[in-house]
Amino acid sequence: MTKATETVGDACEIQFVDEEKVKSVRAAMKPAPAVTALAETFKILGDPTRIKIAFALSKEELCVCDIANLLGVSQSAVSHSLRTLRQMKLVKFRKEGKTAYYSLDDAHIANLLELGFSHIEETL
Amino acid sequence: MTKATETVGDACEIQFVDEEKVKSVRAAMKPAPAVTALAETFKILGDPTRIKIAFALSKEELCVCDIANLLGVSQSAVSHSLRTLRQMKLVKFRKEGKTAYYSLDDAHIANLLELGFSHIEETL
DNA sequence: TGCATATATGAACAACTGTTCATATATTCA
DNA sequence: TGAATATATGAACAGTTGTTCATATATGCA
Repeated sequence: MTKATETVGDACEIQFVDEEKVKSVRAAMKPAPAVTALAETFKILGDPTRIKIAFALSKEELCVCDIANLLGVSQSAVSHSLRTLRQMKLVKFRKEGKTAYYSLDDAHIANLLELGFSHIEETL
Repeated sequence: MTKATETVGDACEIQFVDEEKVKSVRAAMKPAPAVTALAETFKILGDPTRIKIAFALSKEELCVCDIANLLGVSQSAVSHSLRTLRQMKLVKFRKEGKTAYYSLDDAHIANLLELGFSHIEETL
């Protein structure tokens, strides 16, 4: 067994090809909670309905039924989606009588969508 | 039935609260294929393992086993993840003998990760 | 108070996801 | 050629997800 051989847990035995490179990248890695949180944010945005909702809200504050009309999906589906977005603090809402007006909770989200779409538009 | 009442498909009957606003947002919406593609990209990034891989590759070109070591996951899991990333054209690879060296296929991805982490770091 | 409207939510279900295990392919070297 | 190494992949499984349906809550109005 050479110096460059190690085991990771007891999952399997893996050789290092370039241990120095691995060390330097390891030092640059983000802490686990940040990775987890970012993965959750991306997961939330990884759904066409929620992308449409978030993108629409980046243009205008909208109530639940106008969102449902805009997207052509049921009120229930929109409400469930909004709850998911709310739980991840991507959207916020204010209540006016019976009506709930939703808007983006974070300017970063609009930027993420913008950057994402510009990536897609080049790829497509 | 007033002018502001319509049905969407035959799913349910929904009132418009502000039809003009809905119309203007509808005009600004992205085409369905772009939304679908972006949702798929975000979905791919909505997994901690793949985020770690993509982030690591934004720092250095790495082979499969060094990625496995870096993340402490099995070679098989890394290989499956890389295939997913490859299919969405997020990473590319070159082969050198037995070794496959992976790197990001698109500079946008590094930007998306950077922007995403900066969002998370403010939230946290 | 009673009815209509706007939204929220719980249960249930099919569809999908990420990992593991076993195995296949492909390359290098002796 | 045969053994060792690096990676890829198929099957299978538990866990998760998004929608629908039915119903609950809450507000406004007559």
